[in-house]
Amino acid sequence: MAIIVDKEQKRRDIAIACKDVVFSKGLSKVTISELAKVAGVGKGTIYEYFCSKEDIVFEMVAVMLAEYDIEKKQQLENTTSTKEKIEIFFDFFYDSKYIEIRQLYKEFVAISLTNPLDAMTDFLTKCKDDYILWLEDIISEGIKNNDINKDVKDMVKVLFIFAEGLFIYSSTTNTPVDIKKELNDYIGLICCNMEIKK
Amino acid sequence: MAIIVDKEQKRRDIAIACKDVVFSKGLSKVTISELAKVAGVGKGTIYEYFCSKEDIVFEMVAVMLAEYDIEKKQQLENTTSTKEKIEIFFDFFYDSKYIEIRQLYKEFVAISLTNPLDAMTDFLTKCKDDYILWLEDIISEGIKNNDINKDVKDMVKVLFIFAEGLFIYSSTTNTPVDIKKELNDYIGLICCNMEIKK
Amino acid sequence: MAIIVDKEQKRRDIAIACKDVVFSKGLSKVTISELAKVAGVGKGTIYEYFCSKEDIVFEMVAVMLAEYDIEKKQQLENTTSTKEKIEIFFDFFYDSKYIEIRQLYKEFVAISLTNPLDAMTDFLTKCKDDYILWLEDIISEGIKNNDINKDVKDMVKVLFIFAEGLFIYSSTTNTPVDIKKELNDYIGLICCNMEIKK
Amino acid sequence: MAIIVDKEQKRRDIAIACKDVVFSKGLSKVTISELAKVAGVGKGTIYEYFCSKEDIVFEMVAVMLAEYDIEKKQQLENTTSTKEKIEIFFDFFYDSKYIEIRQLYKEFVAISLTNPLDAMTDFLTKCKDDYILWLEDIISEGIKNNDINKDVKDMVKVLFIFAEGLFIYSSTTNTPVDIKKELNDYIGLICCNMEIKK
DNA sequence: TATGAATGAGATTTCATTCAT
DNA sequence: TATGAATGAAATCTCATTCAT
Repeated sequence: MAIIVDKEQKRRDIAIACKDVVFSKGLSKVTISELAKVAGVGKGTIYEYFCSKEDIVFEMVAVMLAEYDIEKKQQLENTTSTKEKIEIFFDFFYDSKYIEIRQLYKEFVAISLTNPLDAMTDFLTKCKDDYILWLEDIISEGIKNNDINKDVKDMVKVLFIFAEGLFIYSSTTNTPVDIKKELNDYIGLICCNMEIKK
Repeated sequence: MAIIVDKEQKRRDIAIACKDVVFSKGLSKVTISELAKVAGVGKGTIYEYFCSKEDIVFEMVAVMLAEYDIEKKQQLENTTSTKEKIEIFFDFFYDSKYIEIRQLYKEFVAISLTNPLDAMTDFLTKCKDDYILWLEDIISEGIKNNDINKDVKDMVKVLFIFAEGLFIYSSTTNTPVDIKKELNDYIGLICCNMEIKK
Repeated sequence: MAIIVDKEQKRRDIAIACKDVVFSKGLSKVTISELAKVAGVGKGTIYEYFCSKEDIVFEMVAVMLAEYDIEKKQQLENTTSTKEKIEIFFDFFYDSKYIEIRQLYKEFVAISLTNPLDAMTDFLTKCKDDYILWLEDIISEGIKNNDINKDVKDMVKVLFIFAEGLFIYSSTTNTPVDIKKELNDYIGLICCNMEIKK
Repeated sequence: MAIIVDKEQKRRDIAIACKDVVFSKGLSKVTISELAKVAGVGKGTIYEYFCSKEDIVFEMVAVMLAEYDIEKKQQLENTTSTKEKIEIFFDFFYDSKYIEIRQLYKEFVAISLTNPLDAMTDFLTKCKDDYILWLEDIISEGIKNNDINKDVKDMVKVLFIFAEGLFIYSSTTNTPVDIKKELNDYIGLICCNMEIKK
């Protein structure tokens, strides 16, 4: 009988295998042949599971964000302080342990800006909407716990977008940016205005 | 008799000639052959003036931002209201008259994120630093005129980065974003907090 | 209980199932996947019964020629006129009812000219030798019945080869060839020279 | 200024350079990369001048037949005997010096039978029509010189087609065929019937 | 024995970049 | 300086054939 293959899983496996080389060389310096080799599959197999090189980045980002999400959820569950939760939430943009995913995310944003697949834009939209919901939960809870003034609720999306702006800004200029500090200042400022309880 | 060619000018001319097709099709869908044709020069000539396809985008953005700067400076000179000045400053990110340059700017950001030339990053850094200085001038003057509370000074860069974040966010998701409204709300919020004088 | 499969029969069945699509699209435009589908078997199964795509054409031609042979033998048995027999013999090359087999035969000849399997060449040789024997029988009988002058015996192979030449010629040029007429003229000419009795 | 290239000539040059390897390995065993290498050009260049591997064979055959034609014309001019002329005319099909071109011609016929380009069929048609005209000239002259009975005129095409039939027959069967002898016998027979003068 | 996923060779295409003129 | 033919690397695509199950 024929081999039954979990197409979704195999797509994931290939993407995971490709991560390192894309991270270290950059997408445009990596060839499909190379990706096939590091994934231990044939070139034809790559095109069975991906429609283009960009599609591989898509899957890589999807896989890594899924992992990231699980990690974040656990961290957030083990944290009670609203401020800490917010910091955990935003460490994607500066923590050194996420260098790889940030690198891939940059490739992903570049593709999204110029040659997006519909599925990519849909995915990215959903991710960001979800993250904003997360952040709203954190803030809501903070408000419920009287850590944060209820006026802040409207600032959630703004906060998220600012974080991403910081990331892009620091990634496209020579200007040195300490994203963590900037974010903390920003949050602090807002929190101050918003009367976070000491 | 040898024709004397102003290299800088010709580089500009070619870039300007290429603008429309890059705008309408996107850089990756346009070939050098096509660019050479619309610029009315040979393919080889392109490489006399540009080191790569990306370099053409660089020049295009440089030319358009230079024009944009002149336009903005005039507009700002003809405006006294601090709030209006801020709005004029940020209309790059939403005014329909700047659709083209925003489109090109997206290409430029995509290149900057993945395969930047040093000259591009330097240029982009300088541009943004300049714009932030502009904005600081606007804010400073607003403070001097007692339109704005002096605490806001530290918020200048933050404002700029938020604006860019909004732009990237709206460019990479399906989420409809009314950038103008968002910016105005944000500015309003800050101004409110910052006690902009009515 | 294990299913007992007659390998020879299954090979034939698959080939027969593939006939139509090869006829209508041409071998090189048909994929093994497609052949497997129309034959209602898996791609791997094809290779249980055939050593290559070409081998399928081989079987198809073998099956069709076997059917053709039976048909011809019956027709020849029901005919007494030598001239008619000769016409029946050659109608392979022009009768519209044999369009399909001629189409396949072209594929077969193309393979034989460039990448023949030994078995194919052996088969083709045997077929042609047999056909020439048939024709010799027809002619011999014609001679015995005093329909044909005995000198013609040496012309048998020539006649056959001329017929095939006509077929290839008409298949590879735009020149319109009425094969039936040409053959009849030729036979007539020879018969005339050869004093076919009226 | 740009290099001016004689496209027709370059197409010819590439085809000529590819001749040997196609002859020795057979078309299907040769890759485009290999052909590019032996022609000393890039793969991209191949596709500048040819639409497919088959198209290269087309040009190769065209070039070789052009050369062959010149050679034949010279030989025929230097010959007065009608019989010799006929022999010269047909030596394409058996003379050992034409092994290569016959090999290529086989590839060409195989393509013509299954996947012809219109240009190929047109070319082949024109070639054969021309050859038949040549042969008619030879025969006509033979008739004028009273070497050949005037009735033979109608046999010209038949003669040509028989020759090609012989070639295909001998190329697709194991049956050993001495094409030269067969042709001579055939011509002799016809000449005998046609009262070639001794 | 039957299968279709996997393979990988190779055709085809694309095109940024180079370079001879 | 200007040019476009040539290049060749790599993407994309196709698919006959293999092979693990």
